[in-house]
Amino acid sequence: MTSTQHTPRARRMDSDARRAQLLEAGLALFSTTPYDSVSVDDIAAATGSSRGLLYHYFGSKRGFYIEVLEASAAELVEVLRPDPEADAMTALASGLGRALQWIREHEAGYLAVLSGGIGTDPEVAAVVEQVRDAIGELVLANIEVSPAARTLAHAHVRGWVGYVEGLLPRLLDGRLDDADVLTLATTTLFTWFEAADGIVVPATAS
Amino acid sequence: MTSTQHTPRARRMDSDARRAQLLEAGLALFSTTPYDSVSVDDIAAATGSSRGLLYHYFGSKRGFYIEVLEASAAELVEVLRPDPEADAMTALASGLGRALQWIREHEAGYLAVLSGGIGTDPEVAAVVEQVRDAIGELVLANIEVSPAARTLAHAHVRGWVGYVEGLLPRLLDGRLDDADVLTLATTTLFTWFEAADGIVVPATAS
DNA sequence: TAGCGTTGTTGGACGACGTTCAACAACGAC
DNA sequence: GTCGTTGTTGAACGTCGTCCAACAACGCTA
Repeated sequence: MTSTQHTPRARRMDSDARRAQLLEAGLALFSTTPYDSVSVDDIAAATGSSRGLLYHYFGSKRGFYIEVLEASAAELVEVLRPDPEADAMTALASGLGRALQWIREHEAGYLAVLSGGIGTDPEVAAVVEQVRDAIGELVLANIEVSPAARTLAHAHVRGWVGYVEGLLPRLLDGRLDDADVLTLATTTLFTWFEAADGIVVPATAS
Repeated sequence: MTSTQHTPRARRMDSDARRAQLLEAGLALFSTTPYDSVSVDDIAAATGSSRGLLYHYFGSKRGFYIEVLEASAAELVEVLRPDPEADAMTALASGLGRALQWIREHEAGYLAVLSGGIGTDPEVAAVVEQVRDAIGELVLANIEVSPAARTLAHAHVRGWVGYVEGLLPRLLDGRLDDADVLTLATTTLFTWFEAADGIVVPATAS
C-alpha cells in the first residue's frame, strides 16, 4: 500500500467537494484493504492531497472511517426504500431484489465496510446496528401489526435482516441465486407473521 | 492502556500453559478494548512476560487475535452442542437456552470478539463465517430434510443463525427476554420447514 | 557437581504509523 | 495592491508492531 498519483492533484478545492472526494477514496480503499493496512498517507495519496487534510476534515482516521461507513450505509438504505404504491409482498420483493443487485455491484465495499467494520469498536458497532435496525423498520413499515405484537414484530424484522445477511455469502459465491434468497427471505419473513396471532398482513397480492 | 503487573510474574512456564495464559489474557483485553487500542505490550504486561514472547508463540498480533477468536468460538460451539437423546425441538430449545446463558455471562467477550472481529480482514471474516456455518450445521443435524431441499435447508439454518444474532442486542439490553428469543427463534426456524415441501420435522414433542 | 544442549524468554533497535501544529498559499473583497 | 479568510502542507513527535541476537532456566549425562 504505497500507491501514489490517482486523481491528478487538484489543489484548493471547495470543502464539500474535498470531503466527498476523500470519502469516495476511503470507500474504495477500505473495500479492498483491511482497516489497519490502509494508512492515512494512502488516502491522502489517492486524492492527491496530504495527510493533514484528513485531520482537518474528519479529526481522526477512525472518525473518517465512520463517515465512510455511514455514507455507504445511507446508499444501501436508499436503494432498499420500498415503492410506496406496492403491497407489502411485492414491495419487499422488489426492494430486496434491488438490494441484492446493489450488493453484487458493490460486493467488496459492502462486505468490507458494512458487514464488519473495525470490529470491537463500540462506535462502529453502533453505526452498523443502527443501519440494520433502520432496514428492519423500513420492511416493517409496510406491514400492519397489532399493537400487542409490536415488540416481537420489531425484533422479528431485525432478526430477519440478520437472516438475509447470513444468506449473502452463499449468494455471492454462487451456492444460492437471487430467486433462492428471495424465496427464503419472504417465506421466513411472512410465515412468522402468519404463525403469530393478532397480526395482519395486508394485501398479499401475487 | 499501560497497566503492568497482573499475574505475579512466573517466568519459564510450560509452553502449552504459556500459550493458554496468553490467549486468556488476550480474550480479556479484546473483550473490553478495541483491537488497535490493545498493544502487544499490554498483552505481555497482563501475563507478566514480554513482547517477544507473543511473537514466539503466535507470529504476529493478528495471528494471535485469530487464535483468541477461535478459542472463544470453540467454547460457544461446545455449549451449543445439543443433547443427542432429545428430539429436535427440545434439543434446540435447551441448546439455545444454554447459549443465551453463556452469551450473557460472556457478554463483552462475545460481542467484542465473535460479532465483529478486526473487520474487513478476510481471514478474520472467514473464521467468523465458519463458526456461524458450524452452528447452523449443528442445528440442522437434528432435523431430517429431503435430499431435494438440502441446499435451501443449509441456507435456511445459516440464515437462522444470523436471525438469532440479530436478536442478541435486544436480549442484552432487556428489550427481549430469553422466552421471547426462544419463541421467535424456534418459530422462525421450524415454520420454514413446515412451509417448504417435502421436508419432515421428526418428533415435534414439546 | 560441572558441563552441555535445549528451550523458554528478553529488551533494544528499526521502520511505519496516527496525530499535531505552526506556517503557507490561493482566493474574494475592498 | 492589500488584507482577512480558508483550504492546505509537511516536518516533528510519540507509539506501535515486528525482528533478532543474546540470555537464563532446566534436564541430562558423566
